[in-house]
Order: sequence, then structure tokens, then C-alpha cells
Amino acid sequence: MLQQLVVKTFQSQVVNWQKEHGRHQLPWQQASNPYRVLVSELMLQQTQVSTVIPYFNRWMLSFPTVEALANATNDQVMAHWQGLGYYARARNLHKAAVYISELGAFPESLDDLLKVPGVGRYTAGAIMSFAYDAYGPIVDGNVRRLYARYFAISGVTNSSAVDKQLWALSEQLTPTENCKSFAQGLLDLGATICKPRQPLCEQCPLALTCQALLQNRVDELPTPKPKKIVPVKDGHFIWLAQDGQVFLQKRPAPGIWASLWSLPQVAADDALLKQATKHGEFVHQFTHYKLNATVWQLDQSHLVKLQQVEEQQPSSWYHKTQLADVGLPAPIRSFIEQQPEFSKPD
DNA sequence: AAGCCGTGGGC
DNA sequence: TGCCCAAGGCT
Repeated sequence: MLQQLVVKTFQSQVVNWQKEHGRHQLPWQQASNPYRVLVSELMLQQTQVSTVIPYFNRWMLSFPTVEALANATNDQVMAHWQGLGYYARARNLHKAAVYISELGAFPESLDDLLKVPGVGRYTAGAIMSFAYDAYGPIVDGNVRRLYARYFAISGVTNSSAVDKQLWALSEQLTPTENCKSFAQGLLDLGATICKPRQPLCEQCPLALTCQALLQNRVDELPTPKPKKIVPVKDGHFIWLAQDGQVFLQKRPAPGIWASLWSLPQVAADDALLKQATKHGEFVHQFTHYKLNATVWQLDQSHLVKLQQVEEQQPSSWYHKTQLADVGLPAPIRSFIEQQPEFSKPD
């Protein structure tokens, strides 16, 4: 257990610093309400603030309320998430809107928030803090780094043992007053001061009591994650296009790019490939594997067979003017737009 | 419990 | 360039 004075001092240093030096102009901090906080937190999962901002603003213009989102189609939702990645977040956010809409009221407790699709322990704490200015412990990448340094905690911070320790610290350090400023202060400190590389310790309000700094171990904490070798996979995609239209299939869930529309993908030993000619190729780097993609050209006589490739998956022709209406995987959209007949200017 | 799930920023 | 990392959740 931490001493009460230690806790109070830590809280006031974070809160006072946030009010003076923290971020106050982020889009989701303006006209704040629980729905805007929910959308921003889902978008911000594993995604940088600068990347999220334009997505958040477009999202709010199209889906300004929980009800508006609940009434949207899956394709409308995926089109707005297109390019942001981790598309399960979009499907979960849509589910969350339906769930909350049917509930009739936005959940207001940690336990109730944890029942919302896509809301885990971090996001529940963030919503409590930002939407209600209420007690809501958070442990995200910023907090892991900051606490690992401040308390000089060794070990990979998302390992189960250290994770448990960090949450226990978070529950003790999180205040019941100035909750919003405290949570925002932790995130702002992590993003702007206690950065992964070259932290600005001389500007840090916690420097005098930071154990990593006192022990001269800032550069070795937090403990780096072990590197993993990323496998290489081959992918085979079908190019079937005519008159400014391209044949796409909606990808199944679960799996990579679920609910997005893609060039149809077939297995390496698919008989269709024997009748195809090579049309192009691209490489795409995921977090967990590298994709070497080959795009094979077919003609319309193979359309019936192609529609059977993925059992029961919707497929359709899309004119280049319709490609903005649905979500496409970033490299697939990029590939299509590189084809002369699908280049941007009509 | 460890693997899956995207994409882009920044150095 | 290649590599680490990002307001994680789900299974």
C-alpha cells in the first residue's frame, strides 16, 4: 500500500501540471459528452491522436448521436473507419451504439461500462474519468511507461505479473476528485514528457521523486518487449474489372479485414489461378506478419466460380465512384487506385 | 495466456 | 531502411 501523503502529492502534481501544461483543445474535449468520449476512446485504442482527429471529426458529422450510429448500416460504419485499422473496433462501436440505444441510458458505472462491446478495463476507466469526472483508474501504454519509470518497475509491462501490479497502483493513485484532469494528465505526461525515447525529465513535475530518474535507469525502463519474428504469408487476389467497375467481396468475420470489401482472395492451390494471368503484386506489412500479395486477372467467364469462392460471402461490382461508400483494406484501395482506369480524377 | 487484429508516425 | 510504438480488446 502506498502512503496517503505519497498518493495525494502524486495526484496534485499530475492535476496541477495538466491544468497548466496539458492538452485542452482535442476535438473530443470540446462539447464533451459520454458518446463523444466513447467514440474517441475506441478510435484511440492503439492509434495516435494525430491519426484519429480527422476520423473523429468526420464520424461526428455523420453519426452525431448514439441513435444515429445505431441506425447506420455496417457498410456506412466501415466506410468511416476505413484506413484506421483494427476494424473489430468499428464493429464493436456499432454494436455498442445498438446496445446503449436499447438500454435507454448511457452506462454510468465501471461494471456497466465493461458490458459494452469494445470497452475493456482501460476504456471503462477512461469513460468514467472523461465523461463523468468520476473515479476511473486507467492503465494504457502511457501509464505503463510512466509508472514503470516512476516506481522503477522492471519486467515487460504487459506481462500478467507486472500488469497486475500496475493496475493495483492505478487503483490506489487514482483520485475521486479532479478525476478528468488526473486521467488526462497521465496521458498528456506520457505523450509529451515521459515519452518512449528521449523523455523530457527536466520538464517533468514528478522528476524529484521519479525512481528511474533517481537511479539513472530512465533509458532502461520500461523493460523492452521481446522481439518476435514476423512470418511471411502469400496472398492471391483476383482482378476482375470492366467499364470502370471492379468485382469485390465482403470479407468474413472473424479474420483479417473482416467486414471490409476486398478483391476476392483465393487459396494458393485454387483451380481458378490456372486460368488467370498475373496482373500485379504488392507487399503489405502487418504487425504480426508480412503479406506478399499477387493479383491475378480473370475475365467475366469465371464470375460464377468466383462467387462460390467464399461460401455465402456477399459480392458485388463497384464503380469507382462508389468505392467511397464502403470500407476497403488500405493496401487494396491503394492497389485499385493505382490502376489507370480507377485513378482518382473521373 | 498468448496470439490475433491495421495502419501510420517518427526516428 | 527497419523497427518501435500508439488513450487495447477479445478469444
